[in-house]
Amino acid sequence: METTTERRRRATVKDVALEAGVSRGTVSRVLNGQPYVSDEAREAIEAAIAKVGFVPNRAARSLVVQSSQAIGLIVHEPHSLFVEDPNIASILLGANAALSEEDYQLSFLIADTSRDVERLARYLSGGLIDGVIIVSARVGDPITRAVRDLGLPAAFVGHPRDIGDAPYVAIDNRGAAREITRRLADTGRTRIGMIAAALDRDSGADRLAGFVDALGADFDPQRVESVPLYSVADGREGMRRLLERMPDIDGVFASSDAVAAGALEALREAGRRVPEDVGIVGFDDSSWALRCDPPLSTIHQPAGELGRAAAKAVLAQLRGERIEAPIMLDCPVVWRESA
Amino acid sequence: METTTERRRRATVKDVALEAGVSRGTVSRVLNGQPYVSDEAREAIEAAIAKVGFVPNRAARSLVVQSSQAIGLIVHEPHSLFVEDPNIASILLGANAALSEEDYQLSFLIADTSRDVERLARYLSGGLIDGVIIVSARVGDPITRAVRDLGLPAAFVGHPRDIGDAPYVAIDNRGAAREITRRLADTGRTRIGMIAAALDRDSGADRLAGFVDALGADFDPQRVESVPLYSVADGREGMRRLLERMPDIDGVFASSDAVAAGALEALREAGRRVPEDVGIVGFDDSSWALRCDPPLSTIHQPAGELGRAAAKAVLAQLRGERIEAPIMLDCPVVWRESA
DNA sequence: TGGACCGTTGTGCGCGTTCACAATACGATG
DNA sequence: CATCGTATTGTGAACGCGCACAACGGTCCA
Repeated sequence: METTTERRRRATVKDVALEAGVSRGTVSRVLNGQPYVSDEAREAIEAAIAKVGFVPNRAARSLVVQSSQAIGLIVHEPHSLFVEDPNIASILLGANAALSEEDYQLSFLIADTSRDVERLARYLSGGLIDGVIIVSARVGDPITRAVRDLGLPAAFVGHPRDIGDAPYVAIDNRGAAREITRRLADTGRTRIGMIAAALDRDSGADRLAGFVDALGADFDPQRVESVPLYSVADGREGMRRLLERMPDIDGVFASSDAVAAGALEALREAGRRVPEDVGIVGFDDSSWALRCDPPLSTIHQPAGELGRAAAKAVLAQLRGERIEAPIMLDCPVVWRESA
Repeated sequence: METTTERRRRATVKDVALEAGVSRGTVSRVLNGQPYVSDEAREAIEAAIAKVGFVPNRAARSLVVQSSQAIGLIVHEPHSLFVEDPNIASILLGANAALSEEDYQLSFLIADTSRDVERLARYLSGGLIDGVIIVSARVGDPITRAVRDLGLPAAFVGHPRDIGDAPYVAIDNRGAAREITRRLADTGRTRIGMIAAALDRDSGADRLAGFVDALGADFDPQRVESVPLYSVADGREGMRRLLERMPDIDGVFASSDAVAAGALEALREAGRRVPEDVGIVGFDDSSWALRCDPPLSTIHQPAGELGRAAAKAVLAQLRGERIEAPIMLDCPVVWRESA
């Protein structure tokens, strides 16, 4: 008795065929919903399947049809951020919903360490994944390269500059940033600064560009404090530095809600009232926005829809369709109390 | 030109063998690090692999070895909660780290709708997954049943009562709840209530049991307000009801940090100061704890370690080891400012 | 009665691996 | 020189499935 698992041999098509008194071919036909099967045979086979508890072996099926009915969602993100960012979970759920409708399985692949990246590349080339959705890739991301080399159908959430003509779904970060900054100005703020996070991402860079657009001639690099991540800690740090340089600041555009949450803490430390002394706006409309005190004015990012659209783009490619245009989604301003 | 993808034919073992001037068997041997292959042959094969860009086809490999080097992490959770709960992300990352060390791929499977559950069961029985980690299962969960029927190696995070002798990793929810409630009493609070969420989970039920333990003879069902989910919204609602019933309340044990965050909002609405008028403690030490104002006193739940330990338990089973005892992890009290 | 046609069914092959076994070469030992 | 063992290699089979093709029985029309 060495093995604890007595896992009985799995039933195969052959077993079903034997049980139903037909051939493997016929069983295969009912399995795949093909025509040319008599009602009699179909019923016998269905009964046999139930009786022997047959479940098709996906590996075998994959081997012959060269596909697996599973698509991967790749997030290449450091630990901390991943845990803090509620957008990712929403994207995940949106993608899952869309795939589920077409009976595809979502497999969530996370790349944390560089070792992960390597293993992931191997995994992807193993043929167990038909396509991928890539979230939050940076320019020069090794995963982007691996996916391209493999010729794997892919869709990006966001738009790193180096993905060539690969389909992507995104929002107009620049336009939205411009709009929300303008409204900050329109409500009377005159000394407006920005905490610009993640400039190595397209989203981060575009939000900064929108800020610059909005200020026009008034723009001055001194107004911008750059930090590496969309995180609370970086937001706090960025705000502290900004306060030092612009003690008379009366408006802040934080490039994400998490950053804004951190900035809010720094402002409180410094004894500034929000929104009376300083108005602040965020970006994402994530759960942070409502969690802050006061609730953040922000840009609504349709995270679930982004995931959903990306999934559909991958599915479309699998059907052989070609996707030319990027898919742009709306992201309205949500006006609350922080500015 | 019907197909857009010109995806060149993948190189196979045969191609490598041809290129290196050896047989498939020898190639397979170097691939799997087996002995009895000459240095000469090994070098030629390695060169050939690099040259033709060979990557083993996992489906084919799975078919013959009956395993896939992938293990699933299943979360059966409604939308909203999933997004709000930072513990899940930490568990995920912990599990990923442990699996990564043994070169296993983590596949995150989410079951949202009942249709998902059904598809998931099919997927699991498809043989593309060698084992599963199950998070936040309820008693009577159909996924638990499916996994047991399949005889799939599994490890649970938490301890639903109906998993038989399946291995699980958990913390002592009851003991921790008892301890933190006692300290609430020890700091002078006398009219202590509890917002008990998720009583259909072992964790929820155990936390309530710990509360009852701590109060001893003082316990009275009137002190407990039960809500369905570990969510902010339910916390708010529960606190409102509790305030109505115990207007003189001066201490609250919320059964999770998210619940505490909601309770905090309700207390603020009602004009109670924390911790002066009412002391409140949570459970989890999730990112909510520090995000609240004031920061929450709570129980530190080692989420990453839970994931890591569960992964190791699955791996051990795959090696044929038997896991008898449940794996219990420490969860110290973290004393902050909310009580 | 012969052939064409249609719905239905069975059979062999191949997908890309691994594994067990047989086969070879070579040196050491009797 | 025959024999044995050891290191290395090649060769079929098998994993479970889908697909192409051939084959069958029947109906219909000429």
